[in-house]
Amino acid sequence: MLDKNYEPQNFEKDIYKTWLDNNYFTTQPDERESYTIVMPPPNVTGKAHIGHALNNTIQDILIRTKRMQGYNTLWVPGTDHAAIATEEVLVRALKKEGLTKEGVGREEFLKRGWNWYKQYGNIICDQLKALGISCDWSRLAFTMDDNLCRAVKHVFVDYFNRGLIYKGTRVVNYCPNCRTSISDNENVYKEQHTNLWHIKYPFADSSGFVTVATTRPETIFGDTAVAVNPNDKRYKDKIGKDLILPLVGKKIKLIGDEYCEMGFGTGAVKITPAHDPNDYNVGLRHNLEIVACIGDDGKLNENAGQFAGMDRIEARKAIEEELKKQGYLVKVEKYKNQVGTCDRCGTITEPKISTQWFVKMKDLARPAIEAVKKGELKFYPKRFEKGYLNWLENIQDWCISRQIWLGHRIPVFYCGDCGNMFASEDEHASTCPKCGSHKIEQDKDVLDTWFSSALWPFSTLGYPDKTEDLKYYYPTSTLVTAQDIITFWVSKMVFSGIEFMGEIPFKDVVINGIVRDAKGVKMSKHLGNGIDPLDVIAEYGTDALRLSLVSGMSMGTDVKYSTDKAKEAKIFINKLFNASKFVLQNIESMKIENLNELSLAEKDKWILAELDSLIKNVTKSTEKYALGVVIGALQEFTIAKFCDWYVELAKVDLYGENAERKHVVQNVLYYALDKILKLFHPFIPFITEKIYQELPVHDETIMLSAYPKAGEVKNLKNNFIKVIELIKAIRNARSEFNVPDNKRTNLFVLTNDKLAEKNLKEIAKLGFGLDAILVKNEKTDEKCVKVISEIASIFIPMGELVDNEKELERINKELKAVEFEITRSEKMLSNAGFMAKAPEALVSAERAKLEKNKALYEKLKNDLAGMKN
RNA sequence: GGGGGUUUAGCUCAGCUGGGAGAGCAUCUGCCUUACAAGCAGAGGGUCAUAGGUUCGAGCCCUAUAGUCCCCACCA
Repeated sequence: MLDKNYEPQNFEKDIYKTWLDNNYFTTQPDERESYTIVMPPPNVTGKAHIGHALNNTIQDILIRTKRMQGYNTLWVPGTDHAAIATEEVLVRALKKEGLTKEGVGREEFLKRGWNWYKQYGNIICDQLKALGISCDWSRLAFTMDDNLCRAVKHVFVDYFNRGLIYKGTRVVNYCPNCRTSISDNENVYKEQHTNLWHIKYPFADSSGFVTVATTRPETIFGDTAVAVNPNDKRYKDKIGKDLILPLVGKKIKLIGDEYCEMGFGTGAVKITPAHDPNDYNVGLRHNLEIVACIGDDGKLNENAGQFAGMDRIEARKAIEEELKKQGYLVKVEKYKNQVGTCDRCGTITEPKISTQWFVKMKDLARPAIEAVKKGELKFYPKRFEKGYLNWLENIQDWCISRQIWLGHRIPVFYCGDCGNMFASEDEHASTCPKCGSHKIEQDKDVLDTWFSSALWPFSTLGYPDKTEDLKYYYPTSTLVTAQDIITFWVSKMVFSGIEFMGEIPFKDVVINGIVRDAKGVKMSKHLGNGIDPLDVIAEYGTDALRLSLVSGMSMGTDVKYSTDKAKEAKIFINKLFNASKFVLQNIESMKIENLNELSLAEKDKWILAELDSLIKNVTKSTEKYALGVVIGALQEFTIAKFCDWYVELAKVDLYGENAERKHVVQNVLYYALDKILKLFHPFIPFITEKIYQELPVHDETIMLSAYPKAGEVKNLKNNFIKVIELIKAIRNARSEFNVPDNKRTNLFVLTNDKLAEKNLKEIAKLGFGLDAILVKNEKTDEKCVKVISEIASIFIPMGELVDNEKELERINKELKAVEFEITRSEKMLSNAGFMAKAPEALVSAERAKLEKNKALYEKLKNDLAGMKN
């Protein structure tokens, strides 16, 4: 028996445990067609936020649907080692103990790293489990697992030996706080209010000066030239002359380079090759000296003379003072610009010259571009293809080295004797393949975490071994992720998959929106506007959380979320719960039969036909990942069709004397409820399982039951909608005369239509009547309100409530409306363009409408004539 | 600077190959009718941002404009 009230907290956890205990989520290759998803791995030490809830709910809906549809479904869960974030946490922990990472050494540090992962790892998995997701936990993967490490090394060595990985000097973004280089993606630009310092650079021959403007006066100590545009008349003939670098006193050249825009600023720009990527390129062109003046700690170095040791930003004020004192400062103006900051800690990053490892991207990107252009790889919605393509078409080489300790260490070794550099999958490589020396040292850097996540769709299935799993499950089917990592991650998986598996890693990429707060602001720890999914679950239940996240959702569009939505979702689930309770109470001890063998009434056919079209709609929309549409259709059917109409109509027979009718209606109720539960299961798995277990006949679990198919019950053509229209007309009339719902009278029905005759009890019950009585003639012995519909005229005796004037007005209003409809139809049908070009179905539907309205018009007209007499 | 989203009822949003403007919440009216008052029945409320265009027909397609949000690149 179901409880009296819907209280999800009472059963959700138990049901999940049952599913786990029965291994319903685990799978092995077999003869069925596969449907596979790999989960975007959350950070192992992270906390599940509402975005994870949305992302995983969508994946679970897809997996559960496909599982019920008979596919062999695999959903691989996993976590990411998030090296930089974790390293930061560890370093902070060490600091508390008065230690440093250099102090304890690399080996000890890594040991602490693993302990950390062991202790705090997979907390997030437990949180995800609360979402009810049906991934195969027995395959839980971690980007630092032995096998994934092997995959990383294998891929690296392969790239290396083919010359696709190289060591190069570049200006990269460096975070002085995290003490590592970061990728362009991790370098986020933020607006800052700062100053523009105008500084005089005098010519060495005392023939005047050039004024440059800069936002970073602290880099003056690294200046090795000043550039002007070669076409700039003001400076044209001065190019090549020497300038005196203020505060330093050394000579630097005035050079001409197109990089300097003529109309911008003062028309002259100082060149600091060591601390600016553009300046570095200018430096290469002009063979300039490279002088670094900012150290890895973000402090000015010995080249900054008296300012050495000061923080680069804090030094600005002092430098300004000194420039002023020495007469070099022209002016300081307020200035607004964008400055790069570290995505992780917010520190202003410094462009820094350094030696890093890179992957050559041009050739790898090409097939990843082709895959989308040929339509093998599809984005949902399609518009996200553009960003993906644009990024790959303008691809830069990928900087994969990071100056931290945690993570996949670069498998490159250096020979201390012959200087040979080689890559090896053997992490204990001890012999130089060139000279046989044992003086081997491994590269100090580790790989960008995206390097390992790029292999995720196949490394989690056993790569580099050629496993059965890989053969069966790869390529996977659908990837569900957020748009902000399309370039970081999706593109990298695509080219990696093509490169190492020979096939794209997934066919469909579904982009889910970002969850924002009620005001549309992105949720963040910093702002404290985040909603903890676990809190929502505690208050409203997992099903309500899931339903609220995807209802009304349109793929790729951000969702504004507040707990009001969970409240609404819970109210709906409560409705479903109550309707189910009603059905269950009324089908006890019934005999279940095939509906095709029963004699179905019009109303039975009507609800079954509606159910059929619902199934078609839901199946089609799920294929297109339009989950918000699916929810809408399911809820509309459940409330507006099943509960509001069929359940009420069914009561006529459930409480009536006709045993055969009762039997049929019971079977229809059971059949419809069974289908509703199954269609809803992927979205709200717990309550549907709970109710399903109460059905008189059911499988072991709804999870593994067959997904509904349209067309099971034949011959569902019916006209019951006309009865519904009649009942609605009765309700309208009552309402217009302000008849309270509890005031009931008999309804007198004048009709020659079998449909109306057969549904008298239904008309009475739903039309707030005591009874519906057939009459042969117009009812004239009592004051009545007359309701005219296509299949019948209804007389509602209302005595003193009837107001002739008002009644006349009402019928006239109706007449006008019908008249309008007739004119409209006639206009359309006499439009030559419409008749020639509109589809046939539309034209004939319009004709039918016209006929129907004409008949109705006549009836109303007669009625009006009668009343006036 | 380049690209994209979005603009529909008071609020949050659907409206997926162009064929009579929808839902939920909120508001108003009536009702505790034996599944549900977390409910039921009824109602009001929209120049579908603006201006053009294509079409027999436009919320939907095209062009411009405006508001708003985001992404990419980054200029001293």
